[in-house]
Amino acid sequence: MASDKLSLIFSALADPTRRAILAALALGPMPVGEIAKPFDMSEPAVIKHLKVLERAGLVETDRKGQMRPRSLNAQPLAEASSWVEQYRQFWETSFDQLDAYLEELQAGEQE
Amino acid sequence: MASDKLSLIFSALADPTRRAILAALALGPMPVGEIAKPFDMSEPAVIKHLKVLERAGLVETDRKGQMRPRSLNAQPLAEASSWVEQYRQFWETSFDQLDAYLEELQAGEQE
DNA sequence: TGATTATATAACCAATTGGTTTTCATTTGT
DNA sequence: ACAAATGAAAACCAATTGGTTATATAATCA
Repeated sequence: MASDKLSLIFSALADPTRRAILAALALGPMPVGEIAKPFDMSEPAVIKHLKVLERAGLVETDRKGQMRPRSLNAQPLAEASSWVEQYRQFWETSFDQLDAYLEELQAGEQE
Repeated sequence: MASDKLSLIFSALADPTRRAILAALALGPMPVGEIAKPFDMSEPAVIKHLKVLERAGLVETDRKGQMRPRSLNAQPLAEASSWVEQYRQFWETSFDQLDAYLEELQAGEQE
């Protein structure tokens, strides 16, 4: 996998388990045990997902006694958002289809 | 990799080569040879990237004689955008930190 | 101190990814 | 018909992913 920031973020989001973890953490910080509960997989598997999210900067770890509660840091999503938003015009006005049509017209004229 | 739609989209975006391909196609449809030119990798490698983008619905293939020009379809990005936008409040107002604080207050009251 | 709880690490494994080179298929031009 | 050009497919490979179980570490409790 590419290790630039944006790739790490998109890659972290490319898994339903990880997106569900983010949704849970949106309600507030939570210890690992509680994060893992809803998932049909071992805790180590969930910890691996958390590490992916941490590497993308989306999750942070705290230390409360013997627990290491995780919390959401949505900041990196701003970057993802601004990348995606570059393309908004292309889907909003079906500009892509219009563009393809215009290209065809133009190609026709050139021949 | 997970094969739900959103995962396919985010996963397709999680690579700089693929994002560059989308940027190129935003300027208009383009045959494979031209798409591949700027990249320091073989054409089959680029075709593989194109297949990933197609599977996510972001790229479509046409047929113009012996060429198969690809074009951008940004529609799936609308879905990615709306997922990310769910979290906008969390990064815009540092709401996550405020929320964590409120959670703690509330937890204190309940005990 | 010793047991329990919460989390992390290690070692392992099958499947996927992202690249390669080689070969094949299709369309065009002579 | 044949050569050239464009694109796709196949076979291969190393590294990564996403899971497992077993073991280790750290903090709390009795």
